Amino acid sequence: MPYQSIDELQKLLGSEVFSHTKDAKKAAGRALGTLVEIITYYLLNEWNFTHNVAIERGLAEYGNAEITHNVEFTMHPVLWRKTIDIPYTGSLSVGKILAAAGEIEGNLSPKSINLIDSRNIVKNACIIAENDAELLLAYLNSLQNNSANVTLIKQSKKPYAMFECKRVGVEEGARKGPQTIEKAKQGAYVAKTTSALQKIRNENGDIQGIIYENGVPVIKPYFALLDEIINQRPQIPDNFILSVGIVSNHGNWFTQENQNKELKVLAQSYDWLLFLTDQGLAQFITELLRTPQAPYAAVKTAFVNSYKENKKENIFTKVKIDLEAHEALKNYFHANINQIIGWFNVISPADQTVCNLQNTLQTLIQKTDRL
DNA sequence: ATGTCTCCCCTTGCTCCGAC
DNA sequence: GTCGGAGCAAGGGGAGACAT
Repeated sequence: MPYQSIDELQKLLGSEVFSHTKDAKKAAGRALGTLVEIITYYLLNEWNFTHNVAIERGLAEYGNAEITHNVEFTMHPVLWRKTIDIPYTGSLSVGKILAAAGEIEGNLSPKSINLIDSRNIVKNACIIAENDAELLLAYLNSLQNNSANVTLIKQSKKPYAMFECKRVGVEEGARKGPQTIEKAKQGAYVAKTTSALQKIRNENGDIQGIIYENGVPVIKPYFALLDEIINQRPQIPDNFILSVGIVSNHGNWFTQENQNKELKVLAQSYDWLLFLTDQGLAQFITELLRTPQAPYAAVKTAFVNSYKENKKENIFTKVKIDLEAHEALKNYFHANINQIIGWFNVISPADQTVCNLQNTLQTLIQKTDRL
């Protein structure tokens, strides 16, 4: 497909979709950040990991729970699972779901929201109830013949992995993006303060990992210790958090060989840093938002309706999305998954692939689910 | 004079939650 | 159910300090 620079596409979206805003490029950039989040969520969905995912939860700092940080996605142990069919009469409230589900242990306090509302807006990773230690989530599998197929999941509130998505554009008139903006430091701070496995440097400048076990500090080369924890031990340590950063174009960080300061800050802070290429984001925008083929037209409709002048609400986000667009996105990711994996470069760890990350997450799921 | 680095802050937008 | 405010974080822009 013809490749356009993402900066050109951002300006194009600015004139096509955001012309009514005070600052069209800024608004388009803001929307591109949402797209990176959506791409990440539907990639996790295609990998069948979404039953472990919660969205925008406060992640506590390790050993300092009074400070929390909202991160895009966290992955949690699944403690219980049940799939049910519920008669569908135009919307699906928590009350209807819980009534259909029967008795659920745990003294959970229900929320008052809809998994699907009357205008067919569905919520991803929809939290329908919670208690001190657990979340109860509902996932819509399918909706047909006036019947909704829904999976109920009980997750532990304690995550073992987190994902952060970030995008920085190029200032109009500038040739390069800014360096060492606070956003990188903000991401780095969260990545470095939330896990029981902490990073330190030794006198030679090598990154070491330190983790306290029964009050005793264990220090080893970081990536060896990380591999030991994930692949060799039978259990994942309490409060261990694998951090994954997914960043989009910055204007001047092109490849693994050409890192600027900001990318280095991020690369040494996250356990995994993935770079969503301009080509990948451009393909997503072209094939789904600007000139989609018929099966994916609902994605464009949801996007345009979400950003048109005087619109009431956004129905194209990682949490709240038009049902038809949701189904179309699932189908697009399923049909194109091999190509989509190619949208990402692995910046760190060195010599790793996206499939290795998928395998790592799968291993964590197998070791932490309690089914 | 020009460009780079950094900090500060703006507008926009999302989610949650309580009042009505 | 809806509305609006609080809290937070996104992308972006302005401007001062400094280097070249």
